[in-house]
Amino acid sequence: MNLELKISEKVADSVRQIYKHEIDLSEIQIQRTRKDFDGDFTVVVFPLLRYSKKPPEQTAEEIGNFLKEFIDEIVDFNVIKGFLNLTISTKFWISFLNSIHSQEKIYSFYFSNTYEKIVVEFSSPNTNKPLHLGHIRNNLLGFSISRIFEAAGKDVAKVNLVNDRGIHICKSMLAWEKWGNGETPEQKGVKGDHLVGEYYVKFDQVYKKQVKELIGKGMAKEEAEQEAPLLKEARDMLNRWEKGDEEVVSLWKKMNSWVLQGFDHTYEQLGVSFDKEYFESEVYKKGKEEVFRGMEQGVIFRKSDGSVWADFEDEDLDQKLLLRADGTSVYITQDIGTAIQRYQDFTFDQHIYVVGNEQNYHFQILKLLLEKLGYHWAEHLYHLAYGMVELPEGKMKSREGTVVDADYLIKEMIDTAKEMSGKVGKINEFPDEEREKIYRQVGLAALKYFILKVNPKKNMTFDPKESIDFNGNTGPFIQYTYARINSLKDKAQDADLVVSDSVDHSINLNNKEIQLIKLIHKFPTIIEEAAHEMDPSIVANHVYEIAKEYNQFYHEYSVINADTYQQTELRLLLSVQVEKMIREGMWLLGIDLPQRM
RNA sequence: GGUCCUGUAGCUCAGCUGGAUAGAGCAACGGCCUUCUAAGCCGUAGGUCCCAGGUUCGAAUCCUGGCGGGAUCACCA
Repeated sequence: MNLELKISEKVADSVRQIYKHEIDLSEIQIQRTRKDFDGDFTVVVFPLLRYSKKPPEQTAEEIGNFLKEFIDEIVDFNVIKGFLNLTISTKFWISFLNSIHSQEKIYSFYFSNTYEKIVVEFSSPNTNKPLHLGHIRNNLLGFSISRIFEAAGKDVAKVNLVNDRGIHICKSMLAWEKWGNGETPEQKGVKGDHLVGEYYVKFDQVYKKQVKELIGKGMAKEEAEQEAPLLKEARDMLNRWEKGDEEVVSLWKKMNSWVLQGFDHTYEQLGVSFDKEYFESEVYKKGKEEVFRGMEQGVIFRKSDGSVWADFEDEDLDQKLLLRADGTSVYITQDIGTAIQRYQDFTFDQHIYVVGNEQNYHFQILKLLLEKLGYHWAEHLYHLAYGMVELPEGKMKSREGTVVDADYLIKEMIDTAKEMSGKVGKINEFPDEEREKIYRQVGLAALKYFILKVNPKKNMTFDPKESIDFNGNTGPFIQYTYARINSLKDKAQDADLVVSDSVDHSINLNNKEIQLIKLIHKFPTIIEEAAHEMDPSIVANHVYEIAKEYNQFYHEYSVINADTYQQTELRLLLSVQVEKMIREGMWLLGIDLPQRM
């Protein structure tokens, strides 16, 4: 079924038969022939010279003859230095097209369900401020990688862990209580997350002022930061919260619900969703219990001031705080609890955390800590660390307000799509409802593709003013290609042409056609690789490649009025398969496609 | 300072487990709308793949050492 594998095996056979040597498949290199040479696949024979003990050209020639004799699909070969270029029969390519045509999905041809359970945690917002550009990268990545796993036959659960408790939450609560005069999102006409975010900023402003005053009175900076009255109040609030103080809890409930409502709206805009939501407020106690259990086991210890620590000096790492001296829990404490809860809920084979790379150390520790506590499955935790999104001026700082707000950015993208579309002028006559939908789809495609086409582990810079394009290697370009094929299908229908179930094998293919078929043929391998590397950019770049190739093809050859009827049939079938690949690829990226644009 | 990530065209990025002459888009310049959607297509120009060693038939890719950028090492999350 997989032609490359078949060739590899036959190369191994040839070495065995001609040179009398056993050889491992991993020693054989098959790659796609470069565009400027004749052929479809290339066997690199240099590594085989030690078996043949002959010059590269002669070795390639001998293996080439062997392959041509024993593999029906190979019709010809040529040798350039140590490169054996194989030409595959058009019959093979056309039957490949015919066979995927009957498949609902191209990749289902390739993968079978492994029933491997994978939990993907992403988003993980804090309920003290709205989502920003960094979260967008997180959400898009998490959502896309979940779909890629799904396509590769895994059983995926998408989960969100809402950081709804902790000192940072108390900060915005306290500020609202002090200076909010009871205002609500409805009253003010703003989204709940934005309202709460304003008070988080307010807290920080007043806090900084207080610290400054204390320093002015001669206090050291570190001490001032700890002694500022506002922070003390926030700490007190956290303590009361953990003790279940009714007043604090009801304020917390009220403000949390505002924020969560705001988040739901943003998620809907982004088109991401979850199978299950976890709230830290519901699992942090479990983490605390684990810490106490670890103390009994002697893997965790308490210092004289009452704070609780784990020691990783044997692993060349530091000691890590697990509970503060006042008994309240910190970030990692809650993560212990959630991990255990997750395993109870899903018995996963693998658990992926989509979290920024600034937390590498945290996840390293978390894994070690769970192992110390005796959880064998800790080795299946994987931190998918992505790079920061930076602005031209540098890093985004939420407390300083230098962030690109998610809702604002989304709106901006849709508006720009509208403006661009107006200039192009093709859809001005469409019904309002459809137009608005297209603006949304195009604007979001531009944003999503822009972010997903970059390798996740790399930092990326984002210039809000000019970063996102609608031309070239972009989401809208791929959408455009898709819309073109769609209208082509309509035109074909008008001309009473139907997509044939089985195109004649004897027809000749031109280079562009073969290129396109090869790109489709490679698609499942691309998904496999993307799943393995956990990298949607591999999919994005491949989909772009086929869209680009198709546009060139489209420009050069007519589909409906091809020279012969068989050519028309073939090109129509090919177009429909390209369309299918674009649809599947964009689905993997979480990008919608308009029928026309 | 320790650990991790990263360095490819003016800018944003590809480049598969080492393979043939280094690839796109944007920006610049020049063409192409009476022909299936010009959000397109064609062309020109643009490179010390950070530097130096090493491994070998072959290195942007692997190893070592530098240099530059980022992250992290908190009783923040």
